[in-house]
Amino acid sequence: MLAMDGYDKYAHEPFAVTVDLAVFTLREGALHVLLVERGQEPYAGHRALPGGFVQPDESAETAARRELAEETGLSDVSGLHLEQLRTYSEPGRDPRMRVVSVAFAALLPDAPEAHGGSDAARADWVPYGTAGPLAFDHDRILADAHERVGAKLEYTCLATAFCPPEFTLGELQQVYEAVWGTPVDRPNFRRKVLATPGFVEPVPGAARLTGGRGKPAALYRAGNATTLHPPLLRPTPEGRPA
Amino acid sequence: MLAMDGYDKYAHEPFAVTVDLAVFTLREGALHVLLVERGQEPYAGHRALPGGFVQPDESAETAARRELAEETGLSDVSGLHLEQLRTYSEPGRDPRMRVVSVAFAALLPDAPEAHGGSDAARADWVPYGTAGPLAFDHDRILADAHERVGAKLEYTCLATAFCPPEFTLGELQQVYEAVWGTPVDRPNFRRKVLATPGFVEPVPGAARLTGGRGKPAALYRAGNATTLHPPLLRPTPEGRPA
DNA sequence: CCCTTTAATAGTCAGCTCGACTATAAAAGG
DNA sequence: CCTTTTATAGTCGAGCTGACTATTAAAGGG
Repeated sequence: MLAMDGYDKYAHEPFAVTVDLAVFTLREGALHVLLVERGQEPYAGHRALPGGFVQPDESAETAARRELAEETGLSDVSGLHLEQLRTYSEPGRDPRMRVVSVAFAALLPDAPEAHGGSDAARADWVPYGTAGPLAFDHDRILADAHERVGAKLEYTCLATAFCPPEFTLGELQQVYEAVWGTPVDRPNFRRKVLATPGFVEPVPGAARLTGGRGKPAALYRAGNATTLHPPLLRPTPEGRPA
Repeated sequence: MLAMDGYDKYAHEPFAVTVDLAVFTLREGALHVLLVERGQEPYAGHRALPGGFVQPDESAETAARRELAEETGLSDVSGLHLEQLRTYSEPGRDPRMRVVSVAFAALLPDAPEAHGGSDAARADWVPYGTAGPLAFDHDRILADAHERVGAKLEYTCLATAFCPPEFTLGELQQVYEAVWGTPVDRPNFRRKVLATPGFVEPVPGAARLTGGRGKPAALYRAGNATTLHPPLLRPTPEGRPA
């Protein structure tokens, strides 16, 4: 607290503060991440997480949401789930200068082809796990984000953030399977979801949706519950969970 | 990513980056927090979380551990649990300048009277909840830290970080009760702890500790497990968990 | 020296949840 | 019409949990 009491005493180079975004969505049942391609050194030609500098009048959260709108091309990102992950501040993480980056995870229901509009942001949806090594420490950030999202599916109702306003239980189950990378037993899944008050609520108009062959599925909307008690644990292949 | 590709193009004031620490310990069964008293404006006379600037060659984690050592007066803080909470970056959070603060939570087993050694750091252990309004946004940070620690007790073996190397199950239970603020059923608690492989392991020398009246309790050490599956949920007074 | 108090440890029992299934219903396609 | 496909319904036993009761081993006071 010495330094805190005497601001004029400290002598150090300033920090640049950025936000980095791990934006996830589901496309055809597979988890995808939004990545940009770097045109300049360092890491020219590598992919990277979208992000940018925090402006003087912004909080990191505000900057993250602004970047999210810019990179996805979506006009309204106000309802999207955006969550601070953690801050990466290793001295050598950017070879050019001292950059402290606040990382966020975001979830999108549908996947519009990115790099929308006129700005030069070139972002693409890439299936999770298929992008080569990313620039800077972005592999680590992305892995942390994936782990966080997977964990939050267990004890929150976050999964509906991946779904359109109306969805079937099968689609909701696909969210879990895509993020966790493991199959989920269908009858047990619907029992758990339907037994949790406020997780989903049926669309009353006896609505149903069809796109494939089988029996049409009932439609549901996201409820107002946020947490899951008890949690919906992902299957562990055996032994101690990580 | 525009700005990321052209560092020389950005023009903005630099940010100061600090760490703030919410350091918890148990004293006589009650949860305490380490707080410093501010001598200068703003918030002169208010208490605040210990913290300080991140130096140019440090990561936030390194800075946090350095501050932890300085403020507690402990010579060895390498084994202590230190965990990044989140980053607070609202533009107006410090009236003097633009400060982005990375918050950490730390857990101490015993509670040496702080402000040790010769340095001017004056830190005191204050029972949690009894300190008036804190400086800056530190009330919010402290509340977030408390919530995080309480949540992690549910699904990790973190509670042993509050205990000395050897402890009784009663002491371990006190950790849960102090952090959660609710009583815990003793037989059920020990059944759960003992049934979780790797949570605690008995000290083989039939050791026992006594300080009070009743039957002496067996001593245990922390095991090597880190997570709790299934979790040890804190009692909910009824209804939806927050 | 006994008896009360205090705290640790052991054990019981019903209810709930979960994983692993099997069975039925309702559509599409040939 | 029959097969395939997918949604939905139901069954059964194991395991965990919450709410208890009982026993054991010490300290302290009369």
